[in-house]
Amino acid sequence: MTKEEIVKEFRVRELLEASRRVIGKYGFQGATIDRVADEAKVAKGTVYIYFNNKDELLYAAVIDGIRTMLSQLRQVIETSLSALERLKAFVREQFRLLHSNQDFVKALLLESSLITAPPGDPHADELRRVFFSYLDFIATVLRAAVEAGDLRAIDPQFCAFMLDELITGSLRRRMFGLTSNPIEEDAEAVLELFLKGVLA
Amino acid sequence: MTKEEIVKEFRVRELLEASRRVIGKYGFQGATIDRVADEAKVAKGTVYIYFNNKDELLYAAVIDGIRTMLSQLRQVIETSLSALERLKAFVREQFRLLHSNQDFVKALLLESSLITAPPGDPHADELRRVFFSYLDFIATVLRAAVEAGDLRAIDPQFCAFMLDELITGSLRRRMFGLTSNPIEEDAEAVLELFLKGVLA
Amino acid sequence: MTKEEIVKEFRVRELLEASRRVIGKYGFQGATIDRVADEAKVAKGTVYIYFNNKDELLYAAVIDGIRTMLSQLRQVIETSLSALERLKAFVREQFRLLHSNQDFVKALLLESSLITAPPGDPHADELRRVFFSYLDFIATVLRAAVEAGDLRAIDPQFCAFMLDELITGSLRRRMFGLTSNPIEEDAEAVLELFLKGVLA
Amino acid sequence: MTKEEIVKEFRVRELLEASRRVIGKYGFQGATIDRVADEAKVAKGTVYIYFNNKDELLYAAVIDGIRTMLSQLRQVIETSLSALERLKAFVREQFRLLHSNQDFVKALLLESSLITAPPGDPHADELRRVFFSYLDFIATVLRAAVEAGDLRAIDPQFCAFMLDELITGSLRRRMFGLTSNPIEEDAEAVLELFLKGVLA
DNA sequence: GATGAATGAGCGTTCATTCAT
DNA sequence: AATGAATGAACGCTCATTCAT
Repeated sequence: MTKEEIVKEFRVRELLEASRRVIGKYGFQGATIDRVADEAKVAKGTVYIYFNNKDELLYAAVIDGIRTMLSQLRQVIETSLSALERLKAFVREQFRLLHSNQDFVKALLLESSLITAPPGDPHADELRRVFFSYLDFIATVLRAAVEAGDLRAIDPQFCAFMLDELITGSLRRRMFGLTSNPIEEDAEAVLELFLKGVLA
Repeated sequence: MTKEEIVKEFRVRELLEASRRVIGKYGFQGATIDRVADEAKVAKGTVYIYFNNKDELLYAAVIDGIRTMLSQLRQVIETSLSALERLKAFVREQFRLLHSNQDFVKALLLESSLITAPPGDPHADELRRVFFSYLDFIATVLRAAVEAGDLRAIDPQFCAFMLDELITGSLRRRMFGLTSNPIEEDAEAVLELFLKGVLA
Repeated sequence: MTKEEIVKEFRVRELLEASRRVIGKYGFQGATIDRVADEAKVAKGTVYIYFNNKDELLYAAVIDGIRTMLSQLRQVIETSLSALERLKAFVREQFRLLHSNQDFVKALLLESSLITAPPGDPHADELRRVFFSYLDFIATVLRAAVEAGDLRAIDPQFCAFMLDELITGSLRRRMFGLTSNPIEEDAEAVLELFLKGVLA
Repeated sequence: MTKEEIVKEFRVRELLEASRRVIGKYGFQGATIDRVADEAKVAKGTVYIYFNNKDELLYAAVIDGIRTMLSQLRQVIETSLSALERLKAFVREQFRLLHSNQDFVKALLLESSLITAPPGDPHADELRRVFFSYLDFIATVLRAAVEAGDLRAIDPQFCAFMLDELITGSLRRRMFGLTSNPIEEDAEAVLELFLKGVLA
């Protein structure tokens, strides 16, 4: 890797991180090029050397952010536990991760619009791909647990999505001020609901 | 009601509906006064005869949209069924309602940010109130079912929120193109997951 | 005079008075057709039945206001006093008049721009004519005093203008908060300065 | 001073001068950002690089314009003449100065409203401060002349204001087309009136 | 490559004026 | 004649994007 490439990579990472901090502070709406450049301690024009336009920058920042969280997730989970235990570990870890990336995730949860740009838009497509790989990750764990006989014969894809919704949903609930429990309790509550349902 | 009042109400409704169509097409961010005026086939200035500013218009459009759906919900559900049956009816009906309001609901689902505007903002507060009354509606049904012995001793508030997340979540899933089942099947799948969980 | 003419005259006067009240409350800038119509308890469109446009209305209001004050002035002054006494009476009366028409006059003093619209503009021309007739009024008194030997051989036109400036100037001074004396004292101070100058 | 600072100062001056030209042409009311930008041959957005908003720009233009005239005044006057001679020199110089800044001063004379914005507004407060420092300047000369025994025991503050009114007043008179004398004659006429009054 | 001044399209909002009723 | 809803030009301001240095 040439010296220029190293500088370039450094700048890109810097800009992506700055973008996420800005998104965390001001939301997607408030994420202006000016603020990102400021946060990255770079001139406004510099941003356009590394990214073609604002959209590209913000999508990249989001995708990169999710990718990073995802790889952290994998590291924690890919142990030699049973599938059911891995599922529980996933939920608990995901709660912690999302909680620790608070501001940025908060913005993500509030403006999922990013995810639904018209299919065909290359940025949105990549974002979807990342999200789907995350879902696959959950689905795989679920499938293993089904095969191990721990879970009923459910649709792993569907349940993976629903599990994610329960997790992010309980974070949204927290944001609305509807609870102030320690997150660990939320994690357990989500797990219990997901595993046992509500029937008597 | 005088003739002027009728015209006024007509225009207001027209503008609210136009707003919802625009929100459906372009999202909240893309909802400009120009577009709403165009959609309502009215001059830009006319909007300001009926609404003090953009915020008021858009919030009114959203709140009115939600209120309408909510009252339709209540009409369908408030029968003499058992609590558990009412719960099932609610889920099925909610799926149908949300599905039929497609574009607008789609935008709503994607930008929960509306709901998290700084508490104190009167519009956001009213929006929250409407949303909470919807949650209460679900929680009440759940509580009744618990008291009837049909459900375990769960936290009705928490489970109401989670049930809503499962419903809206499975619509989001549909938006991602992750399924093309008839919605009725989604409704049943959500119900089953919510009621029985995934454990074997 | 037909009945319609009476109504018309009534409406016109009403609108002129309302305009002056609005100008007094909000200044020229803040004098909108909406506010005038409100103040006159008339619909906005009605204003355009009696006046071709905003400019015409406001000019008419100002001119009429000045004319009224002027005729009040004349009534008080046109007595059988000596020229010098009439001059003093004029200054004292003018102070009282302007002070009692406070808000409207205040606005006039602050935005004399009205008076300097491009010569040729018929409204501005009429306004100037009224103003000049006021100056003539003063100049005539001055000329009489000169002829009576009470004043030096001054230029009556010039001194009339200057006397008016001293009077309105000391009201401006009051508006800046530079004095809070009773106006009567200001009147005497202006008179003394105008009559005797400042030389030892 | 770096090169950028020079350019910046240049632009700022350019914009202030353009503002004054626009004010001169169209009055304060007619001074729009568009016109100033046009006059300065700059895009609308550029104005906002150097000034936070319209108010700031226009106030700065006015205050700067007055300050410049004031410092020119001081330079000319602060000689070793007697107080009375300084007073005369001031009047003559002020006439010349105001006359040479024609259009802008014209606008100023016509819209004293600027000076009466609600106390508390920082811009208006500064403008008032500049104006008051101008009045103080005159008052000081007057006081010295009183102490030197050249003038009667007058109120210097009051007479300073009145003298200013006589000067600006005679320029207003000129604007009305009431005279076409050389300004020098006006200066002498004002001086004579102010010093000796009109009494025989 | 890096800068940041400059641009100008676009936004929300106001308000004089028109016109169908 | 009287109304007031409707219009649309114009304004102040923001911000993504460009480009000369």
